[in-house]
Amino acid sequence: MATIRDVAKLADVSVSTVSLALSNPARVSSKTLEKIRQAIAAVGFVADPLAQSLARGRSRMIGFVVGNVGNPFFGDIRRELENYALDHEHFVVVTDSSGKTDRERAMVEHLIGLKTAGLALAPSGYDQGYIDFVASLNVPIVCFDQKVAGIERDFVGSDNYLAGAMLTEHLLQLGHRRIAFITGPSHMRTATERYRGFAETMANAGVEVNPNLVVDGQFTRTAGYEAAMRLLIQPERPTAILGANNTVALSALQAMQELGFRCPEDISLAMIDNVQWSSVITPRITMVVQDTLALGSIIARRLMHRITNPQGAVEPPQDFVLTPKFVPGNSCRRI
Amino acid sequence: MATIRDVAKLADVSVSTVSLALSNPARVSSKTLEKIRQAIAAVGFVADPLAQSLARGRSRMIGFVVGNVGNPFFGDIRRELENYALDHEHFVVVTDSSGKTDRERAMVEHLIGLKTAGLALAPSGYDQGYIDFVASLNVPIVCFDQKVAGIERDFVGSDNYLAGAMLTEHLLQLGHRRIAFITGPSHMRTATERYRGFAETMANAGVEVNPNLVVDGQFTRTAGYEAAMRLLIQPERPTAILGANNTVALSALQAMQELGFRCPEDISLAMIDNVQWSSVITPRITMVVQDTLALGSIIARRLMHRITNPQGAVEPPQDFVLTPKFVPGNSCRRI
DNA sequence: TGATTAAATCGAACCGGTTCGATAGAGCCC
DNA sequence: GGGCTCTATCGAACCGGTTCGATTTAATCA
Repeated sequence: MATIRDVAKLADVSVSTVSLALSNPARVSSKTLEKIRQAIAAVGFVADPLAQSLARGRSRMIGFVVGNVGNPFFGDIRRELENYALDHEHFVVVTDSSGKTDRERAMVEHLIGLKTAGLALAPSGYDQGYIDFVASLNVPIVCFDQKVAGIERDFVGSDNYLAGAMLTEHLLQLGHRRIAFITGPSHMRTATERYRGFAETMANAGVEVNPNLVVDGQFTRTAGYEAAMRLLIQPERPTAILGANNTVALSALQAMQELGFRCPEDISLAMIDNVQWSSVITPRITMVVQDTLALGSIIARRLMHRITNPQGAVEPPQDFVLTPKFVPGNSCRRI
Repeated sequence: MATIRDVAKLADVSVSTVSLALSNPARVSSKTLEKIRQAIAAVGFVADPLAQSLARGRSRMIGFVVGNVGNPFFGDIRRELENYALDHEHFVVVTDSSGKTDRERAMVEHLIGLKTAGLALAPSGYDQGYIDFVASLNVPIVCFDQKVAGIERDFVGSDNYLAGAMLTEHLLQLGHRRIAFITGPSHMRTATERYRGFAETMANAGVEVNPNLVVDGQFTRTAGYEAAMRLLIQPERPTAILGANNTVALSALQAMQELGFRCPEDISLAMIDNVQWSSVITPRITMVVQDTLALGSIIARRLMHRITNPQGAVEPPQDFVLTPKFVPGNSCRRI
């Protein structure tokens, strides 16, 4: 590999001039610039990113930290970020914490060690230690998906209250009253907001919520399945189930199918967030989806803005909340 | 941030001794070691991975390069690799080429620039330029999924011929004769092998393949959908469709559903490779799946072996081919 | 006890860039 | 022509580690 010193020698200038020519060509005379250009081409010089990062104290990498890269929600956002970053000569390092807070922390520390230029973080933690940790990081960070109280960073997400309310209202309009809700972890804002949207919409309609019909699905497959089973074996069975995310809703569908319930004939189902191949799932689930492309785009722009603008670091954090979209299916019937 | 010089000063030893103590404690006297240990704890020293990589010429990162990290097949492999790498103090950098060869190449070049210790690569290219490029990389590489002729590297994959043959035989045994096959790109070994398994099994059974029933789905959703549509509008419609991968098979299911065909009553369907949530897709698709966990485990071990063993680099490349597994569903009926 | 050898530690060079103060020369003004 | 400013270039220090030959110290043996 050719180094900058090889270039300098061949062009008969000093190393620092070559470096300057690369970072700020305007400050080098045109004939020197030309000599350097030719020398670079002749020896096939490419700057070593590691050496640059070490010297600069900043790399051209962006860390992307989520709980599950397989989730198409995160996948869409990742793609947007990658495209935008690549256009701005940055490289996205994708990491997956499997939803575990300690692992996420380890990954973030790794990324910080790599002197990443910035972080796009879907936080999984929520306690004070975690919040302090995120606050201590001296790097541009854009958080998304999960709004964590106490983290003073840019945030990009969707109106989860609205998402829960929309589907609840839909089910109410179809005549449902015994509506079950499968929740997520109580420490996740997305989960509590979606539930609040459900509960308040029910209350506004004057419908009382049977506490037995609110079960905890933890946003996971196993807990969601179990929660759904508990719903289905009740004598006062719900006429509709609202899953607070894609995983618990589809777990409920699986439980229904296994026990022999038909959807929507026996029980209606609605969910928040899409999954891959939802179009071939029978019935097509009625859902509210987030505008992942827009979210990804905002995250990317906001992050690059903070990275590239010198004064970007001191701008106060800002929240971007998008409106989710209703996607009708045929999993909810009128009763 | 504390540096190694801070530690050296506090422990009253030279920088090189601290470095030695860190990399090879046995060669440092126990009392010096203790002094250094205390000094490290006192100043909170953590070695800068960037500086280490620059000095060593090798980092502790492993590059993972696939066409679609959202695909659960790659997701499982990624998880295995990450776990194993983490246990061996390596960090996996995940990149997604979106299936584009030029982008994959850019990502690999980036990773090489990062002086990654090794690469787990699901190659998407096939021409001579690409092969030469991969050959030119002076880093341990384990290729997987796609076996590319000419690339002399470790390879880990499944017996794709068998996968195609198993499902074909199954359909034949159920009485099907007009079996359609949706292929993948002809430059992909997985695609051609799966097709060969289909074609030879048909030939062995003395059943002639109608060329109109072999259509190209490119392993993509749009092409698969289009190919399926062309199958469905034929007067001599197939009684069964075999999709060479999950994407084209599910695209076919979608096409069938949209046109009003029932599966399996009107047309049977079988596919190679699983998808997330296949258990809630109606009907449950009969499929042959790869042992992703075993594949991931082998990839991880083989790669770490080459990375950590000094003589690992010169070992001749080896192929690991696993047997895929038949998973019965109810998408194939006896006729 | 002095010579020999092994173990422990050190110093300096190096990895490949960036950065900034210093210096030399060119151009301008009075 | 002397003083001044600007521009182009350079040298040296630095980022934070690793590596290896050299040197000092301790242990072994005749």
